[in-house]
Order: sequence, then C-alpha cells, then structure tokens
Amino acid sequence: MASSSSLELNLGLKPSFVPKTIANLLKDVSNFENAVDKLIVLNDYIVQLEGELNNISAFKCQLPQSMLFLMEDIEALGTLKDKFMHIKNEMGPENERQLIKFLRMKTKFYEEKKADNQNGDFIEKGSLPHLWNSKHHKTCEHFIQASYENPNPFEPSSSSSRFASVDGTTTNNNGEGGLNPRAGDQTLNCNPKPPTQPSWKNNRRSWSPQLHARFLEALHIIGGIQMATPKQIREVMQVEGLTNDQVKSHLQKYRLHCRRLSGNNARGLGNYQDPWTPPTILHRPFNPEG
DNA sequence: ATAGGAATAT
DNA sequence: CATATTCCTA
Repeated sequence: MASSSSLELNLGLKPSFVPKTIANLLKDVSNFENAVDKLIVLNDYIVQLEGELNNISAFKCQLPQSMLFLMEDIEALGTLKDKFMHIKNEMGPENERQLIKFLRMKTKFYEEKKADNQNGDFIEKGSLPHLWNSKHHKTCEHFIQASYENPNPFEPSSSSSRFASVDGTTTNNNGEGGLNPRAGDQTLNCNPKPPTQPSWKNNRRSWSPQLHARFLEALHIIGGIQMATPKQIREVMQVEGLTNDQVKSHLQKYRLHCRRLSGNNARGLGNYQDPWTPPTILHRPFNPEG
C-alpha cells in the first residue's frame, strides 16, 4: 500500500530505532535543513514500521486494530515520502518551502491534538489517517494546495474548530487567499542586479509587497505576532539571503505599526489601509466556539 | 546565541 | 518622515 516496493535509498542506517509519535517524528523531520535528510529519516521510519507490521502480522487475529494503525501510519508516511521524492527530484527550493510550511502546520496540529487528550499516542495515531487520507485531502499535494487557500486545512468544513480558534485564523481572507504557490515566487528574490544603476551599493533589504506577504504568511503559520520569533520566521519564509536581523527589524517595525493601529482604533480613529495589510487578527476577541 | 528594544543611518 | 541597519542589553 505504501509504495514500499521501490525504495531507492535504503541506506542501511537504522542503528537504534526509537519509537515516536507521529507528531514527534514530524517535528524531528522538520528540523532538518535539506530534503535529503528528511527523506532518509522518513524512509528509515517507514522501513521500521513495515518490519513491525510484519512482526505482528502473526497475531493479526488478536491485534486487528494494531495492524490497522500500523498500516495506516505506513501509508501516511509513505505518502509524505512520495511528496518529498517528487519535490526533490523535480522542483527547486520553492516547493521545499511549501513542504517546510506543511510540516510546521502538521507539527502544530499534532501538538494541539496531543495537548487536548493527554492519553496521547493511541488517539493520535488513530486520528492520523483521517487527516491524511480524508475525502477532501487525498494526498499531501492536495493538502499543500489547500493550505494556501484555507489557513486551516485540517478541518474540511467539519465541526470541532478548536484548532482554528487556537491558530487565530478564522478565514479572514475574503477572496485574496494566501500566496499562490505558482503566482508570486519569482518576485521574491530582490537580487535582479540591474546593470545600469548604482543600486549594487544598495545592500539595504527592501521589503516588497510580495516579501511582506510571505512575512505575514510565516507569521500566521507560526502562530501570531507575539509567538513568532525572527529566526522561526526566517526559516519558514525560506528566502535566499534574508538574514535574521533583517527579519527582526521588520518584525519590530511591524509590531510597532500594529500597536499604533490598534491604539488608534481603540480611540475611535477609523480604518485606513496601509501598505502593511495587517492580518486583522492581532488579538482575537475570544471567539466562543459554537 | 538569540530576541527585543533603541539608537543611528539612509 | 519612513524604513533599514547597527548597537546594546537581558
């Protein structure tokens, strides 16, 4: 089921297999910089799970549910690994950025889920296939695609919007949506180096609307303007040449802008649009989930 | 080492 | 004045 036939990178590195929850596995994987490392770890884990499945298959009558969990986990991870393969083989760093974003959302979701039911592992594993292979998001590709349109793709118009309220992203985008993966990625690297300008002295980072949009996107993925830290933002943004300090400065300025706007709004001065396009969810008005 | 803030520079 | 960089501190 989980494309276990053609595993090309069977590097025999499995010295110590540490069982983890899927949440922890995803978190670990997301810490790696390049796709190859991610692939190795994921593939190794899949191999281990398959071995375990083979082991318990002798007891399939006594442990039907365990077998089902294992199979579903393997399938889910296999789908993710296929996605990694596809991205690594065909595309460039832009899709890797999508993948990192995807992993961060996944990790965040699992952490929330884990915090919810402290019984943890079993429920977590059991709920996994519903998320990965739901009717609405059959594959990871669809999942990533949907993540650009719906900030909370984990709940396809279902109930239990606890995660949505935690994230603070209650679908405020009325028509804009997120960044389209194909639309605006070209304009992000502002290193055009036009030959006929002394702009090469211009080492100052200019935050184009596209770049700022990606900044906001990263901000909201991480979990709000207060939670986000410059390093995290830089990692999620995945913009070549963007430094920590630049993001930090931009974040500082953005926070100041938000504070100023919020203060003005409190005093009654109204709503004027600025080029910052603040995401309108600075502090949630405590949405009681209905 | 990193984040937040403030001073300084463009 | 707005914005980006640099310096300072915790």
